[in-house]
Amino acid sequence: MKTKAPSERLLARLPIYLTYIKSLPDSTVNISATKLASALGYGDVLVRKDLAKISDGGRRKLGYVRQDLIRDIELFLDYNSATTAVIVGVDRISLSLTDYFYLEHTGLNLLAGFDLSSSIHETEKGLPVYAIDQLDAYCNNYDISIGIIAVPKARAQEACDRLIACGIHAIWNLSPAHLTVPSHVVLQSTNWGSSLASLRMQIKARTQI
Amino acid sequence: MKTKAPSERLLARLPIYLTYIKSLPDSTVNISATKLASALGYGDVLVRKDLAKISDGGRRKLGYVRQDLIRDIELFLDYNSATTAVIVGVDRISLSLTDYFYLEHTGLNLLAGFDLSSSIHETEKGLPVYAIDQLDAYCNNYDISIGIIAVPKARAQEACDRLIACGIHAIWNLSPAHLTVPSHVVLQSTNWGSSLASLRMQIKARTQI
DNA sequence: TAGATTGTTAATCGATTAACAATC
DNA sequence: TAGATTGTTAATCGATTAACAATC
Repeated sequence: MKTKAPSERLLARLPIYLTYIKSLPDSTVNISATKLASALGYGDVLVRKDLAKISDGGRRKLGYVRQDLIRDIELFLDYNSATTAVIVGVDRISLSLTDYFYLEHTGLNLLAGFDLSSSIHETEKGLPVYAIDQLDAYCNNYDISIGIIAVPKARAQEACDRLIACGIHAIWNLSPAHLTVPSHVVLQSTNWGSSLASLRMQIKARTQI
Repeated sequence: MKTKAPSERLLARLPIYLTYIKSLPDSTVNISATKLASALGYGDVLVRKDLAKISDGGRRKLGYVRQDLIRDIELFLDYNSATTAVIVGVDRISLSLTDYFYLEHTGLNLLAGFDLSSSIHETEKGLPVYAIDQLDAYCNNYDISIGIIAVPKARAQEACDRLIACGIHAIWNLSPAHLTVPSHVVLQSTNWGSSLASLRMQIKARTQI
């Protein structure tokens, strides 16, 4: 018996649902697929089908129990079982990212940061930061599944190669560089340009009406 | 005569193509849709159709002229006509973002940053930073089309309302908060959770084989 | 010529939406 | 009951892929 892998689209929507549902006032007990859909600008049947995939159903007339739905989405997205990660490049974006991981519980367990610093120190959020030379030794002691890249464009490929050389099989690329990885490694790149392009087209469409 | 609006998907792919094409060594004169596709993991017909939409064609046997293709994609994405923007929240992510805008020429003209600072200063990249009180006056003097939100979650809605009150009609939300905007305002939110969920599912799929 | 490529038309696939029955 | 909702089946739509002709 194999469950079909969830679609990329569904995986993108679920965290958005989650953010919205969590943003509701604490007094909210129930949330219907219909309301969720209209708040986020999706079709109601789409949301209903999505929710059907990840939970065991709501109550007619009432909708879903908010806390149960949060739990079910988090369960589906594996937010409860931690995935270990290290980040290369500790400044700016990575700090803001650690904020995010500490505040939202996404199941990402960020263990350490590595950068050009010569001495071990800690960020305000308690993330230990080591010199990049120590990456290899560190990865031998801990089982790391995701390597996050947050260095400037020019050094991104080098950082990527280094992480892979340490035995890491999954790269999350937050730099604006194009990266090449061997076929046994999973790569997910974020691209600000895509999001911006979409926004600008929406603006253009509005002003042309 | 109205040209149909480009699809969301196409808009997401074009910046990815661009990043890759630009990353090629300077000596590369031609690039074929076929090679572009296999380098990025897309189907070749898909890429060929995309390119057909934004350029006036390649040469059989040779493919596209690299520089022409870069120019055509940038033209299509309006990277040449500047869109003005201000950013609320100047730290971490915003600094890394300004790096991005200065290095890549995406057509976003980031004019100023606003935060809680009491005195006017400049970032290392030359972005002037003002106290948040001055936002309103600033927007009266300059025509700003995009307001970028890079403040912590708890203050994101407030920042958003403030930008809208200043007459800005487009919001780019880089915070992990859910935002509500009136219907005349365009909102684009980025969600790290979506990208991370996708990566984790890929890892899961790999390890289960 | 042979091979690599473009570009187009038709087929497929998957995601979204419409319609509607069920029910609390 | 009436209305708001879930959940399902069928229809539609759009995006991707397959097949193939054209050509440098």
